Amino acid sequence: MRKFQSVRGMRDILPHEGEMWSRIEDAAKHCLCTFGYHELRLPIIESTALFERGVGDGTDIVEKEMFNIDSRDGEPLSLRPEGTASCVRAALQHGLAFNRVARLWYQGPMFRYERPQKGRYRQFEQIGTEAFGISKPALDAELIDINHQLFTSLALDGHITLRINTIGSLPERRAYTEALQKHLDSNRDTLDADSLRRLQTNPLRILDSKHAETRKVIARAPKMHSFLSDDSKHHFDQVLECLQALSIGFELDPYLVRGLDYYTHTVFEFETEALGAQGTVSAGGRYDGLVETLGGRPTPAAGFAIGLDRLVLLYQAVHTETEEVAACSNLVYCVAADEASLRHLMPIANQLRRDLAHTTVVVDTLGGKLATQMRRADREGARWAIIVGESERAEGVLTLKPMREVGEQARLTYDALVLRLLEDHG
RNA sequence: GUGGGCGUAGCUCAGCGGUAGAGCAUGAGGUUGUGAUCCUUAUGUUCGUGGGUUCAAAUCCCACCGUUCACCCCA
Repeated sequence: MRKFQSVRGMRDILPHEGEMWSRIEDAAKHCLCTFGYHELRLPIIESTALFERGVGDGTDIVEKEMFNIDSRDGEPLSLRPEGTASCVRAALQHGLAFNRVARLWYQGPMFRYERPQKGRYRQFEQIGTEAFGISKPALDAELIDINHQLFTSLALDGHITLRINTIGSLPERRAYTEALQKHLDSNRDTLDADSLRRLQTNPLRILDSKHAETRKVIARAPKMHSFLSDDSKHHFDQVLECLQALSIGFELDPYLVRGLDYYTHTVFEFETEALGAQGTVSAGGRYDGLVETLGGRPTPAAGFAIGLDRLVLLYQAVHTETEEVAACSNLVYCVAADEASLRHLMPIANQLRRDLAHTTVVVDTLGGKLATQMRRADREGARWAIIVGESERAEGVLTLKPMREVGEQARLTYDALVLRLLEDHG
């Protein structure tokens, strides 16, 4: 008999982690909502051409990391490797950003065929945000601010640093790329193999190479700054001024570039040391040319994506052994001494669930000796046990026993029991 | 795609040439309707898969698969 297991790079989120995911997702949704962003739900499958055009067909993501699928009718389809292209497509298709501002967010799984490692899975979850129709630098700052607020609300701000850079407008970036390519090419004998390869495919990416020899060549390379127009410089300066006004610390990194083709002007990355090699928790920037590239009218746009898997990983790393059993603190475990009492108890449990909003009511459906059921109540982390047997039924009461604190058990009417529990945990 | 580490009970691991162990977890007991401790006892391992060497392999060799970390890539 074959034993099945999850496909390489795909993983299960188990119950104890699931609760943490929910908490973090809720925090993120709340944060986005308070900034006036609206939720969008996007399909996981899109036309392959959308990503070739949007992300760029020279990028590693499109070139060798896409999950392509057979569509039966011949159109090449892909599991989305990122969300921005889809979001722009949807905005165009439904006129969401036509002559107006749109602030949007979405969440969901993305797929990239990479070698899995810590913080990098073939299916991973992102929360992405895209804002259309605002060319002002204040928007760039707002996007960063959203991240900052979220990380602060999760008490992670001390563990994440913001790196920021500008890569100028599309023509400026092209001019710079050319100059950089020239410089690197004349030093090609000192470059490492990977950088040599990227010299053709994506020269900008060489800027953040970790290779020591390559770094020396880069140090002598022309700087992006000298290729920027006054407008571009001004835009970036204003972004930074906004950040200062918001008291958001940042680190200027002239070598910060993004791997996707569509970025222009401001690019930023929130990074942590706590996750090893995959330390980027959130990243984004401006992409003023993308809407046009995908067939829309010229529309300024900017956004970012948070890697939820990494955010959860970081949260676990930082908030170790904290609120352990907190989730179960309002658990009431119902125990019946015999079958008839069990049938008597089940509708009462339902009534409790209606009357006590913040309480979890579990009925022991396994039965058995009372001692056994009480042991299960304890192991489930119950705060209270409710016990019903023949005598309780006869008297029309329920026995309520505290499991976590000292105190006597009491035989109470339903109403008295509800009052007692309300007073304890609402 | 490249390199290193690791794969033995549900979990954490020991064993490293003579046909499998511990701790935790789980089940049942320790009399009559009450948990955590304690005691007794039970369940559970085709030692990742497939080859090879050997009288004999969880133990040595090879391949594959998985996993993990790093390169790379990026959220």
